[in-house]
Amino acid sequence: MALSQTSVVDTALELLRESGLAGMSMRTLATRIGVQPSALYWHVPSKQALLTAVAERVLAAMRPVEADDSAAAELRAIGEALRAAVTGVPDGAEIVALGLAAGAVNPVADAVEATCARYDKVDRAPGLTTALTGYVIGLGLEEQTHHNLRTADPEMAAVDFGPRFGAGLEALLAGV
Amino acid sequence: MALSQTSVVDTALELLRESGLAGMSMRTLATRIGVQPSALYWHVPSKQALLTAVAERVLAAMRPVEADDSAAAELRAIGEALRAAVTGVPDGAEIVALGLAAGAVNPVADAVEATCARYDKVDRAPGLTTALTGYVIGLGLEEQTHHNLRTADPEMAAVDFGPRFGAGLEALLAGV
DNA sequence: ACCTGAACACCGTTCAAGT
DNA sequence: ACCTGAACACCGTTCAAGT
Repeated sequence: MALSQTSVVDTALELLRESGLAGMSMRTLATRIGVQPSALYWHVPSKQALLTAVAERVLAAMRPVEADDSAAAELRAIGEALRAAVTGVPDGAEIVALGLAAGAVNPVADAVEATCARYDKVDRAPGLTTALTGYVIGLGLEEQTHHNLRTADPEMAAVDFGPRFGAGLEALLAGV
Repeated sequence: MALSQTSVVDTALELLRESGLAGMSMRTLATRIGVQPSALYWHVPSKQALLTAVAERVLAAMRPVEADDSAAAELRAIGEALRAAVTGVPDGAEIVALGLAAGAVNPVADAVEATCARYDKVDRAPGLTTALTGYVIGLGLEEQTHHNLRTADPEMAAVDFGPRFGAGLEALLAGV
């Protein structure tokens, strides 16, 4: 079986799950595949492009959110689904931020629009999409960076970001 | 004048403003100071620690927010002030995320608490701090990553994040 | 078309040795 | 106490050459 763009991304994701971004160099990736590092550049233009493709996979793993009995409940579920996808892979926040910056489609946009349409608030969709996405990526980045610092220095105190995420999400949905 | 921890951070910040994180290696930093790279390690334990110190400077540059005639107006000003500080330096979002993850004090927390106290909503302060900080860092990261991609590839379309930030902030403050 | 081999121009960090 | 010199163990990427 010949090497392909898809299989390179597969292996990259595999390596990412095992050891995060730090363990996912073009060289370790090549070694895992059993090829010279330079061979990768036949299938992928750059590491950045590779990471963008990985980001698209991570975003595609976001589970769809079904209708609920309030707009807030649906938006909360969307935020939680994005968080699950992003924190489901080491350094997911950083990678997804790169992907979105590179122009990857944000599944949150469609989900939020569907919800807003159901509750007659279509005009609020863009702002809510930006708020929700930015919040999940931002807190996810802090959390995963904290995790990386902690594995480098076990003296560091652990922090549970779960409750903080929940409280921040409630605040975002409640407004002021 | 002998080298010091403070002067190393000064020069690091200077280099950061000129060329971002990509241009701020321990080697370029040493060259700028006129010393061998290894000399830096007498004044700073690691690059990570150096970046954390830089993050503290960036956060300290956040201008204080004065009392206004509504809680929403004050919180909006706090979000805008954090954004100004973070996007005021290249790759500021990434650096500040590292700093916060490392335990840097978040000036937003005090500001939000003061506002909430003024409007009898002290219990809402933690959630609002998390939401506001996460949102500003998350969108800032996307924006600055987009900027970096664009300087690497001038074919890429420009995106104005200003209005998007405003809309997201309004959505966050308005709730649903 | 697809891959190897070898190189280019970098990294962060350590550590003996100098002053 | 503070810095140099030299090395260690890495990076991403390019490109001629092979098949």
